[in-house]
Amino acid sequence: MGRGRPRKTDPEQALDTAMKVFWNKGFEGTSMSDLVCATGMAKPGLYACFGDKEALYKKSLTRYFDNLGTPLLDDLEHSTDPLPIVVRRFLETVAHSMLDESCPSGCFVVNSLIEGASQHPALKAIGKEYDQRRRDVFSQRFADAQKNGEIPTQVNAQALADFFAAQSLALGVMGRTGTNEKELSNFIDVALTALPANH
Amino acid sequence: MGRGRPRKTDPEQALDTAMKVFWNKGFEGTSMSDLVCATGMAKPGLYACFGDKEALYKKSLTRYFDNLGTPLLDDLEHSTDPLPIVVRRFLETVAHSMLDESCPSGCFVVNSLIEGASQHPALKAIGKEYDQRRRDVFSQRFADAQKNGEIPTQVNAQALADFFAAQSLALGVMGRTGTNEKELSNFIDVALTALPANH
DNA sequence: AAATATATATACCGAATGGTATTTTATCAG
DNA sequence: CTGATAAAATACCATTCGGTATATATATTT
Repeated sequence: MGRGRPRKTDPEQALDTAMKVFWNKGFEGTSMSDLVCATGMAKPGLYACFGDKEALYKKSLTRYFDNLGTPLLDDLEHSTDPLPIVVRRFLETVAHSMLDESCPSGCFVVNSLIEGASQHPALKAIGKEYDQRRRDVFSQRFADAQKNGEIPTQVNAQALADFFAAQSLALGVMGRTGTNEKELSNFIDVALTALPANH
Repeated sequence: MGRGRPRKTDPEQALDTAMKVFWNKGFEGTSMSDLVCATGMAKPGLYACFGDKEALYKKSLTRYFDNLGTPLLDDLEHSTDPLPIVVRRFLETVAHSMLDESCPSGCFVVNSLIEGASQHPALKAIGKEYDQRRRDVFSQRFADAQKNGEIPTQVNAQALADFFAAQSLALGVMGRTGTNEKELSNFIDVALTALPANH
């Protein structure tokens, strides 16, 4: 086993905790003291494990996306379900995560895009990377759908993909302000009427 | 005229400037020193004119909404144009304000909702008030439209109104991340396909 | 010109910030 | 038991924060 004094807190668990704090309170709104209290790790321990505050924020956002974003995008990319089914599942999963009782703080990526836009180019950059990844998967899936005849050839598949990708931005803001489940559900129902069926 | 030493800076102009700084950098991201530099007013002058930082932020957000939000909602409420025309105009005006070169910082209300959600209940409250006002006007306009036969009786007018009101949230996030004019335009085109015509 | 009123400029305050150096404690290897 | 190692705990640092007290400058009023 290790040679020195044993860890009081598992770093992976500390990162999960830090993620929720940053997610909820933002970068500027979170102090290192907040993180010390929440994680149980002492301040020098945090710096030794994760680097400075910005590095810890980046790792938190990456953890968030690995947990929630990547599985969502994998399903969107690889599921053989019909397009309306898979798009609905995507939006409903996003909406469901907005109601997560353990951290009802909207979408961490959206929060990062908003807060990092002006002052923290590094944070904006990583947020935009994840935002772009989502958009790319939507674009690819909708282009395939048009080739497969799931949507009519005369519609602009790229615009349609961008539209549905952007709906998760609206859901993110709504989730942050406490919109309830029924309203989120209605929102998704209306959004899906913009998806043209091929018949 | 006034009795003492004349003002170096017009408070109204200072408020306009402070609004743009808060809009761009957020509440936590803006220091009083930033505001001193931007407005040209000395720090005690800012406190004498506007109160503390939170009061100045509130006045800035109010100024923003009076300038941009209120005229938009007035048009939505009172215009006799057909519903698709007036909804399109609403969204296009929002999109246009996202491209404003003087302050391309998204929507100040959306930014406030995101940032204020966790730490600053007072800021969240005023943001939600404006958000609610927008939703109320949409609801009323769509309810009227359904009575007037502009939209079919069998659709859920309330859900439709909430959906279009929420599209400005998505536009706000897109505007903050630098989405270009063509993408915003395509987004609006797709969104409007969710508005059922009555024929 | 003297007194008054109002705004500016400067200096300052305690508290909190991000970050680090130092000391103490707990484990394992010999 | 002893010495080495690694983490924890504490104290500390310079800077910046929001906010204010004090002093100075510029105008009007009498």
